[in-house]
Amino acid sequence: MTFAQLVEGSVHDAAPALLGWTLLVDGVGGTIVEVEAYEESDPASHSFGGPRGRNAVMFGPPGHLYVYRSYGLHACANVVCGPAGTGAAVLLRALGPLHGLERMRARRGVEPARLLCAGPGRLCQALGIGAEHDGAALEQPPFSLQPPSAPPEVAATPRVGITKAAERPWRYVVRGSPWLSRGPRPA
DNA sequence: CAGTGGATGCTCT
DNA sequence: GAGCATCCACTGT
Repeated sequence: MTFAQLVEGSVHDAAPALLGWTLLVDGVGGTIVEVEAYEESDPASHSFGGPRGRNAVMFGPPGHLYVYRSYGLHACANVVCGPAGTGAAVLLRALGPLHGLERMRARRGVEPARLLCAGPGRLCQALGIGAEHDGAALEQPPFSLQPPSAPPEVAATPRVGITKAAERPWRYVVRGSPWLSRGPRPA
């Protein structure tokens, strides 16, 4: 399964399948361990209600980045998924840091490795992802992706930090990973 | 540990 | 003017 094939499928298949992939930005990054799925019919999604303003990228081709600013301060990165125009995306919530740890620390400040990429805002800060990457293709530099050597064991849980449709179990994590944005780990 | 509140900017009403 | 897919520092046990 190539990355392009993966992201053009249903977001509910693509989200868990993205776990275990290694994402690098200019050589800095790690293994995806936590994601959330969003789709157009989902009241919690930025694409809810159709293409407008900032969400235009979500209705473009899959495999591109949708980057938005949260609470005025933090950038958050999504992978556009599904057939082009369907308004679905996968929010990247946590990575296991593998490469460029010193550059991550320089961007984030001195921190335990545990907190470098544990959360959508932290992950973007550590990898240097910002609004200038909104709409960028993930299969082009400075981005690179490598498939997992073996598929990780996946658990589904409710999504984090939203008020609408909060009960939908569309957060997917690598079971037992020490790098998740919040514990305790799901059973 | 858990719980609280401030920072900060963009979109939509 | 309200609300937000967040993070951090601070408080009290």
